[in-house]
Amino acid sequence: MPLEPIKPASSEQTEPMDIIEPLCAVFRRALKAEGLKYTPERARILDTIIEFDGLFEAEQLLESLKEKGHQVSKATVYRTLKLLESCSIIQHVLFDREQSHYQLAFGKQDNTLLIHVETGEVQTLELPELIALRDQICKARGLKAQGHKLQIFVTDA
Amino acid sequence: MPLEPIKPASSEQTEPMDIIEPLCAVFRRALKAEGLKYTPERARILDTIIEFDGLFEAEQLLESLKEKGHQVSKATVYRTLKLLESCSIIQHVLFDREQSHYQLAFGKQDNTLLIHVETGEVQTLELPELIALRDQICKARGLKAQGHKLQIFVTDA
DNA sequence: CTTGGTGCAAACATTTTGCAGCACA
DNA sequence: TGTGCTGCAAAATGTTTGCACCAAG
Repeated sequence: MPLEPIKPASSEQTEPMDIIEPLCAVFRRALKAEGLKYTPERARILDTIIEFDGLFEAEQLLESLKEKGHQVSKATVYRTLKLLESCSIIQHVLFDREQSHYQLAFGKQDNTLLIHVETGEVQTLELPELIALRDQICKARGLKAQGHKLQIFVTDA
Repeated sequence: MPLEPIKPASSEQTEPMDIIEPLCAVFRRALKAEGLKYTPERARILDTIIEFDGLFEAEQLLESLKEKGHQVSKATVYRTLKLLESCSIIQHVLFDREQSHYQLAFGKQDNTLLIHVETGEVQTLELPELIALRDQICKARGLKAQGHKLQIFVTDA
C-alpha cells in the first residue's frame, strides 16, 4: 500500500533550513491520508535525512541518530525509509550490490549520478535533456515515463 | 584482480549461434591471460547464459543448468559470474533491491532498460543519443565516461 | 605435478518479520 | 481506548568464503 506521492516542489528551495518544515508537513499529510501516525521516531528520521543533504545508507542514518542521542531501532529505520520512499520524499538508489543508498527526492522520480570509479566519489546531477529524450522514446512506444535512474561511471579524462 | 575487458565486437553479430564460439574464445583468452583455467563448469555456465539471450538471475541460471543435467554449484555460478563480469562478457544490472540481474554485454559498458512498473516487463534498449549527451556532460567536467546504466520506469500511456 | 577449481556447508551482510508491550489520535 | 508503532530478536534473502578433495595445464 504505497503512500500518495508528493507533487514536485513548485518553488526552487535549496536551503536545507527552508525545506525542513515543508517536508515534515508533506510527510505528515501523506501519513494522515493513510491513517498512519506521525511519531517522534519518524520525525527524527526525516530530520536527520534532511541534514545529510546527499546520499546516505541505512547504517549511516542509524549511526547519526545514535550520535544525536535519539535511539531508533534498525527495524523502525527500515520501515520509515520505505514510507518515505513510497511518498517520494526520498529515493532508493542502487549503484552497487552491497548496499542500498537513499537520497532526498523532493517528489522527483528522476535521478542521475556521476560515479567516479576510482575515487568512489558520487555526484548528483540534473539532466533535463535526458527527460526529453526519455519521454520521446517512450511516446514512440505508446508508453509513459514515470521516472528514471541513470548512473554514469567516470574516470579522470 | 579484474580480467582484461574484451573489446567491443567489431561486427554486428546478432544470431545466438554465431556468438557462442567467439564468446567462449574470448572467455578462454581472458582466463588464460590471468593464468586461470577454462573448466567444463565455466563453459557450461557461459553456454547457458548465451541461450538466455536476455536478462537473467543467478537462481535462474542455476535452475537452467540443473535442468540440463549439468550440476554446477551455487558457489561456482557466483564465482563465474564475477569472472564473466570482469572481462565484460556479461553485465551486472541492478534494478531492484532483492536480486541481481545479469545480461550479455558483448564488451559494452552501457546498458539501458525500459522497466514496466505494472507488468514487471523489462526491455533492453540502445540509446546512442544518450552516449553523446553523457560524453558531453563528462567532458565539460574534465571527466571521461566509461559506461552507464539507465533504467526508465514506464507505464502504459 | 602444481596451481587453481569445485562442491558443500557455514558464514555473512542487509533487510524483513513476529510478537509483546507502548503510545499516539 | 483502540489501532498503529516500537524495539527486540529471530528469520529470510542473496551472496561469499573456508576447506578438503579433484582436475586442468
